Amino acid sequence: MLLRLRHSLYKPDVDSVFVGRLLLGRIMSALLEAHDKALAQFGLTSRQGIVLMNCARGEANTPVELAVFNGLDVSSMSRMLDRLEKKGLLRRSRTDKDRRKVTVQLTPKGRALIRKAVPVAARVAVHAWRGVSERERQTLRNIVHKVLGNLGHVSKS
Amino acid sequence: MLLRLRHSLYKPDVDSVFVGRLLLGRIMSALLEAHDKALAQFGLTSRQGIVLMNCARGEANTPVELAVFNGLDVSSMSRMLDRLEKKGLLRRSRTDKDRRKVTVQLTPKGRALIRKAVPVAARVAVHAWRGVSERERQTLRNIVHKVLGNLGHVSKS
DNA sequence: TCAATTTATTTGTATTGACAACTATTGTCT
DNA sequence: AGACAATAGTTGTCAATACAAATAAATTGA
Repeated sequence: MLLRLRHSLYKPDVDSVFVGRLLLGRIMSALLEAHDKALAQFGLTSRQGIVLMNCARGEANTPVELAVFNGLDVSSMSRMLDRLEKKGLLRRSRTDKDRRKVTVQLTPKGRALIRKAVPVAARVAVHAWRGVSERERQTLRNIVHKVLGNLGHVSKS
Repeated sequence: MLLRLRHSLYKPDVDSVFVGRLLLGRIMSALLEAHDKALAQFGLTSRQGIVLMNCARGEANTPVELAVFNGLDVSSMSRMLDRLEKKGLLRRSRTDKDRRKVTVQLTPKGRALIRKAVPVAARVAVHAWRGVSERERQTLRNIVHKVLGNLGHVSKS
């Protein structure tokens, strides 16, 4: 038990779910912090790195696709793209087929940067998850699947 | 596998750790969103509710203690207390023994609000984690412990 | 055809968070 | 006592996020 709660106004099982969220918050911010520190040498945050990587890999190339891929609101992604475009790492352009859509493309500068940044981030990630067995990772995926299901979030496959 | 990555510039095991962070981000924001929606009727966000609950339970009663308890920077907690104080839910006062310290105390209004809000939040939390077995929860705690350890974060017991 | 709806994106506003710099107070060491 | 370090807290600045409202373009249906 990572946290001991002293005065329990509520039942232990209720405490345990609150602790669950605390645990998730801790691990999330620890992972983000580690990646942020590693990518600072490139002038990137970890979230910016992920978006650039999505573009480089062709996983998504419009604001909506990028937002869905990362589970964010489109407006948040729009601001993220503002920041990355301002740094000269990507370009937005209206598509001709459907003039509602915006196509996001890395600039040469963005491509060069992400080629250097991804291996660094990958090393951090591998190190962070070292010692976590495949069985444990599968359990984590199952937990996430169940909780998202309970909250009405459909998770793709 | 919740996400299928198409063009893999990197090895599968590296992908899996990136996906791990995506999963954690999804479940975190889903939990926060559910609690935010449930507490909106009280004019509270889920994070504000947690801080009020910490105070009500006596788990922490200075900015530093509250920040440590929630794994946040003290400056973030200071702003959080600004917002809660502005709403009239708590009061800050310098302590006499050590005039560097600030004591945080709920107002009657804050106490009344949190008494109504906590059962609602607890129901949401129990619902969110329904179907996750004690064994799975223990595995989650183990994973968090390992990852925090890998990243050099000492976790209390 | 054309009005209503849906889709894609941006912008306004607010919350949350980190880091750095600052003030104020307390503790330590010589 | 006095200098220096450690502790507690706030404030400035910026990134990241959500929600609501607005705009513009495409689709649908009568």
